[in-house]
Amino acid sequence: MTLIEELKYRGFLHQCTDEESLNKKLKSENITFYIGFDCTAKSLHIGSLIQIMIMRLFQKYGHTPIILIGTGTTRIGDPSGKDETRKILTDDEIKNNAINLKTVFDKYLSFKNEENRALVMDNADWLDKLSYVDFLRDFGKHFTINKMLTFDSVKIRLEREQSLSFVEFNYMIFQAYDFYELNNRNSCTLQIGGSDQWGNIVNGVELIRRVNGKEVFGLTTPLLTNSNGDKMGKTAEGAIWLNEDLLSAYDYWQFWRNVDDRDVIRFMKLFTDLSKEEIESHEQNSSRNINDLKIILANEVTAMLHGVESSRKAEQAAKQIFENKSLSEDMPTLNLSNEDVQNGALLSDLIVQMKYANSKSESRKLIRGKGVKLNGKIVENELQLLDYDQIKQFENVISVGKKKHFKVIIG
RNA sequence: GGAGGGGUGCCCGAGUGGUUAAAGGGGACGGGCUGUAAACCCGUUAGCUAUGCUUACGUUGGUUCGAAUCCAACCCCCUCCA
Repeated sequence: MTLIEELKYRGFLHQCTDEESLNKKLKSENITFYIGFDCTAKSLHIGSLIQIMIMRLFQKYGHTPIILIGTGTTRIGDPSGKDETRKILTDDEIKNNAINLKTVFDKYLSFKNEENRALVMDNADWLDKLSYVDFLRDFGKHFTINKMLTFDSVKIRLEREQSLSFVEFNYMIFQAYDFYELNNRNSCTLQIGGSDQWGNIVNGVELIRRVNGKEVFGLTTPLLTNSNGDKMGKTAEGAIWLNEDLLSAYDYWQFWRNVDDRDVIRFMKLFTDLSKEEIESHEQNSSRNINDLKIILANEVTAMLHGVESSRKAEQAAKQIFENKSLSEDMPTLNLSNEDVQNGALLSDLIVQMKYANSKSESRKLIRGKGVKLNGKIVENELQLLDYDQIKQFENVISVGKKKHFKVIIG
């Protein structure tokens, strides 16, 4: 299989500026390509996983990935796919986010010594230095307002009569300029992004053609949605984060274990290293073994991010909890100090501490709605107290709903 | 700069002086059914030291026994005109 064929098979390909030429190029030489990541959150979530996986695939075929951290562009805010002005983050927030973001990539990409090791760059390195007048003279002339108004990201905002500030309007110019810089610095000839980035990417391709007279390529991946058509990555507890301090391996595993039936094969293609043959054989058994396939999916995806050991533990924990209906060593744990519980602890408080409810009112409402169990028994009293001895002597398991369980220990 | 329209809970959206913590829908969560799925049915959906209290309809003041609703100023958004 060629890279392009594999991309197609796995469902990574949405649009490409010139598929045929790119295909030829990819077959004959190793290229350098980039994907930009803005630092709008303290971690990447699975909304970005598709981008990470496509980088991984390109690298596997010998091409060199550049991870472009957008601390420069984040200061502006991308209007694409947004229907309102993004709130402006402080420079400190952006810096911190950038640091957190970077930690995830070495789980997926190789940074070792080989020829095509992944590079990390930051567009603040050139954007911060730009002089406004020079920039307008040299690059502004290549962008016409007429054209910019036709891009979806702009059009949608205008059609909906939502304001689009000049700052955001400039975002696409900077993104185009990023590509230009990377083309000069690293001979980067391909930019990849989500489908909402199409307009921005095309702009970069055109800028390089005009200024450098070179042909470069753009490629987009589909927007990741589940079978209900919802954007993926968000749940009530928040996004499905990739950083472990924000989402445990167990919860990450659970997310994949719980995907919609219709998504299992599609996600296997996108998010695992399983070969075409393996996936096809699973596909044939899917009607009978759909739950087993979900477990395979969860194992593969979790192992890649958190390691085989964590993934295995998550699977074991799930088995204990859901199949044997018993405790597991590896279920999430709430550690309390002696002082915390001298006078006992309210169940509703513990649920909040575990972040399985956002407020005490919420956890009390959950109890009222018979959604909370203590050691397998429905809790009737919303003011239920765990007294000191009980916490000290047993491992108490609190269940919120059917899927969220944790144990309470002093430690 | 002028004229008009608007800003309601996570989102959309009703509400023009009192039983309005605010209709309805969406989403989310909990329960039921199941397979830790989908669909469907039921419930919940501001906070708290909780049968009560506090905060809440752009912001700040005012009128009133009582305001999301009336008045004033301010901020923001949209449309048309200049």
